[in-house]
Amino acid sequence: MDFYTWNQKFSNLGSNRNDRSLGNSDGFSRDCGNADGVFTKSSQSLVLNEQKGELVKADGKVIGKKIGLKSDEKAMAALKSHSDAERRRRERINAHLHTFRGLVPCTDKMDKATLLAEVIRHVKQLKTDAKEASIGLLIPEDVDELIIEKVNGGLTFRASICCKRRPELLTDLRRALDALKVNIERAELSALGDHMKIVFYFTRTTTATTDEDLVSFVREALNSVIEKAPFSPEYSPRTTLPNKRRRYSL
DNA sequence: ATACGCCGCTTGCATCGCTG
DNA sequence: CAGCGATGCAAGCGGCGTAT
Repeated sequence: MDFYTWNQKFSNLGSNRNDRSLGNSDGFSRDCGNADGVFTKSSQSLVLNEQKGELVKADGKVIGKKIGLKSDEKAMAALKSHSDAERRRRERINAHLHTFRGLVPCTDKMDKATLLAEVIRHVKQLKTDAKEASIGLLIPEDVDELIIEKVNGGLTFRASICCKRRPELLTDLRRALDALKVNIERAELSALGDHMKIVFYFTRTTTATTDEDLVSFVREALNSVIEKAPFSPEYSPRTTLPNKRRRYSL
């Protein structure tokens, strides 16, 4: 196939692009192509070796898999498909960026990088505001937390746990506390998103240990519950992250 | 006029997920 | 398990607008 044929096909394929890309709407840069079947983009030259039926770089390196002469149209269809897919991907990204502009004030004229920085700043501010507003309320935080303190003039202890929710968490807590022989007087529980906050008040059932020892025992027991590997596969952390992100289709 | 930054486009490569 | 199409990501390029 000569350059003209190749170029004509790309001219047809490129008809749906916006005005800004008209400069190279043939699918190649202006300096590309010659009658010998050499297609160049200023960064590299592609050569169709008709004897071998391979698309190779000008320096002889084979590009990808062997391309059969009869599958030229197939290869171009793949390129077109890929090009369209990339366009749709850019449109998705831009649509979400547009949504960001609607969510964060004064971002109409911002470039994309600045917009993203502004969104980050805005989200951080919202989190700070939410945290301040939730003081005194039982709202789970994003981070794991375990606080044990004396209240009620030292007669009662207050334990506050915040961690990722999992089905067996409450059962594990119950078992851990039963083993410690403490008397639970009151418990409060809340969940937000995938986090859970549990606050309970307990008193000692024996005077055999000091307050410090009791707090230490309770802390150790609760820590073991929080750090326990989840049983359910649904809640299992991934030990190895894939190099590539998982695909999500809407 | 020139430099520079932003943006969209194309394309190579890696990876995923399906199929025979 | 190999082959293949679809997809994600990044690099490189050229066009355009703006500052100097």
